Amino acid sequence: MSIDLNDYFYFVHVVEKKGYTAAAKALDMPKSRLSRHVAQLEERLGVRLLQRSSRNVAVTEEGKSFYQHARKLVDQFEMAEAAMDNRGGSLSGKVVISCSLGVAQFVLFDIVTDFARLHPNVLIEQRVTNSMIDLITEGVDIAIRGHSGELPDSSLIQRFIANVEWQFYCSPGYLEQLEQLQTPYDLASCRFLKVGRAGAKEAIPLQHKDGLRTHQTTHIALCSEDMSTIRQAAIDGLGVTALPDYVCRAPVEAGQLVRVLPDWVSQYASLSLLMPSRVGVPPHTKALAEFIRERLPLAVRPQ
Amino acid sequence: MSIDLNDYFYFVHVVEKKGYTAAAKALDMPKSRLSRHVAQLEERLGVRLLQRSSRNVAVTEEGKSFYQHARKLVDQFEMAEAAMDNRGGSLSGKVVISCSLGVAQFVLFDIVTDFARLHPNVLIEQRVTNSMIDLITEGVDIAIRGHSGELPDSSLIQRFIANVEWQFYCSPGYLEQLEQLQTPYDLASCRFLKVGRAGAKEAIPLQHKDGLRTHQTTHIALCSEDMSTIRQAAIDGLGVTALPDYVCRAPVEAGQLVRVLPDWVSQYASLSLLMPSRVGVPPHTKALAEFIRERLPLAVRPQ
DNA sequence: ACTATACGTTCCATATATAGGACGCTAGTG
DNA sequence: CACTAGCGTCCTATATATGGAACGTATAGT
Repeated sequence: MSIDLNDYFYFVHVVEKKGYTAAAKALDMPKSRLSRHVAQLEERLGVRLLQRSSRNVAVTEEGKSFYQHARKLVDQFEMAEAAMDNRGGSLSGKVVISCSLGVAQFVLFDIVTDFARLHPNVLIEQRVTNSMIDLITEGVDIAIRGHSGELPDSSLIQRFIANVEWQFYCSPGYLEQLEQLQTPYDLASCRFLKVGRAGAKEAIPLQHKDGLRTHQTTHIALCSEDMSTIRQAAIDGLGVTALPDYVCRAPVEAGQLVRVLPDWVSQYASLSLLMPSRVGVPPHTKALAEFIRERLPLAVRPQ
Repeated sequence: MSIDLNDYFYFVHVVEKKGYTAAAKALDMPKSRLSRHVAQLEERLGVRLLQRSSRNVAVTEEGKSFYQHARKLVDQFEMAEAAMDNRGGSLSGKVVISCSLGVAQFVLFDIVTDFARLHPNVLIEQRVTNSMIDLITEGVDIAIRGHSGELPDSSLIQRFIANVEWQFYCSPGYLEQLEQLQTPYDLASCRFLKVGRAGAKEAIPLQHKDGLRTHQTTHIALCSEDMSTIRQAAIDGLGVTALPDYVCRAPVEAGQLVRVLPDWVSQYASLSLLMPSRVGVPPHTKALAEFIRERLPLAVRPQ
C-alpha cells in the first residue's frame, strides 16, 4: 500500500464536484481513475470517506474532516504552482474574464486594474454580462459567478471564494416617510427597487438570521440589471431595495443609505471562480485566478 | 506532461537530505525514482530547482523559493495523515522515544505526560541519554536531538523543530562579586559551570548577535551532563554558565538568575525530530511525532 | 408502474512507471 | 598522480496504472 499525494487532489475534486462523473469531466480524465484513487486512499487510511449510492456520493463525517486538510494541501499546491509561474519574467498573453455587472462595478474594478498594473504585458479582456453564458464556447478563461445556493453542475472547475448577503436598504429620508418597517410584512406598503427583471408585483424572498424563510409580495417601483442604478434610486429615496452588502457599504458610511430589517437578509449568496480546466492553463491565467482568489475576499468582506 | 503531487514530496526530501542517495535511503526507495521525479517537476515548472554536480546537489534560488511552498504542502500532508490516524478509536501500542537529559527535563516533561493522558493505551518508553545512539539498532521510533549547526547525515528522516540559544547566566549575588562582566574577556576571571564534560580549563565559544564569533578560555568550576545540576549551581552562586534559554526562563523570572553578556550567545543550536522512516509508521507513533512537532516549539519559544 | 438515464464500479488490453544495476563523473586520499 | 569511493543519471525487463467500454443499480420523469 503506497502513499500517493495525488489521491488528495482527486478526492478534493470529487468532493467539490459532488461526484466522480462531474469531477472527471472537470479534470478531463476518466472517472475510473478517480474511483480507483479514492478507493486506494480510503483503504490506506482505513476510513470510508465517501458514501456511494449508485446515484451519487455523500461525504461521510470522516470525509468532511479529511477534506478540510486535503483542501489546504491542494491550496498549497495551487499557490506553489502560481508562485513558480510568476517567477521573474513578466507574464504575457491574453486572458478573458467574465463577470456580472455588479461584480465588475463593485468587486473587480480595482482588482483587475491592480493586476493590469502589475503585469503590463497581460491583456485582460473583461466581458460583463448578467446572462449565464457557456464559458467553453465563448472562450472565457475565468468567470466570477454570484449564485445563491448551489451553482448548477457543469464541467468547469469551480472554487468558492466568498459569501455575500443581500441586505435591505433605503435612504434615511424614505425611511421617515414610512409608517414602520419592522417586519417583512411592512415591505408590502413600500415601493421596492429590484435588481434584475420583474413584473409590477414581486414576491421578495426573506431569510431571518436564525434561518426562517418567508416571502413578501410588494410593489416594484423600478427594476434594473444595473446595481448602481438601483443603488442611486435608493439613495434618491425612491424606495427600499435589496443589494449585496458590499455594494452599499460606502453609501451607508456616508449616511446616504441605512440598512433596514437588519435581522433579515433577502438571500445568502456566494461568489465562485470558474475555470474550464486546471490542466494546461497558461501561467498568466493562473496568475490572474490566484490574484482574484486572494484579493476578492478582502473586497467583499463584511463590515 | 502530467501533474504529480508526489513530485513535491520527493523534492522536499531531496532538499532536506541534501542529496538523492541520502533521501533514497531515508525514504527507502531507489534513487532513480527521485531523480526522475525531480527532473519531471523541473521540466513541468520550466525551472531548475537543483544544481547538480556529480558529487552533490545544490538548491538554486528558485529551488529555495519553491521549497518554502513545497514544505508547507508536505506539512499539510503530514498533518492530514496524523489527523486521520487519530480519528475516533483510541490509539494503542508502544513507542520508544529517545532524547537528552536536558530535553527530557525541560522540554518534553509535560509534552509526554500530556500525550500519555490523551492516549492512555499508548505505552511511551522514554530513553534518556546524552550519547549519540543508533536509532535503528536500538529500536528507537522517535528521537529529539539538539545540535549546533548541521545534524550529521544519516538514513533517518529529520525534521527541524525549533531554534535554541545557549545564553549566559549567573545568580545576582555572584554578579555582584565580579568586578565586571561586559565583554567575553571578562569570562576569564569567572568560575564557569559547564554542561557536558570538560577539563579544568576550557575555551568557551561565543557568538555576538551580529554574527561575530570568538572564544574565551576560562576556569571550569563544575561540569555535569545534567543541566538542572548546573542550573542549581548557578542559582547557588557558584559561577557563570551557558544554558539553553528555555532552561533558565523560570529562574530568571523568579529573580534567581540573571542573563549576562546579553548581546552574546554561546551557541545557536537547533532541536530536530528524527524518525527511522516515514513509511509503515504505526498511527500511535505518527501521532506522538505530530504532537511533539506541534507542542515543542511552544515549550521552547523565546521570551 | 415503467423506462430511460445517469451514476459509480469493474474489467482487461495497453501504456507507463518502476527497480536495480551499469555508467560516467569528480572530490578526496595516499 | 593514480586510485577509490560515492555521487546523480541512464538503461531495460518487469510490474503497475491507465483508459474506455461494459455492467449493475437506483433515480426521475412519464
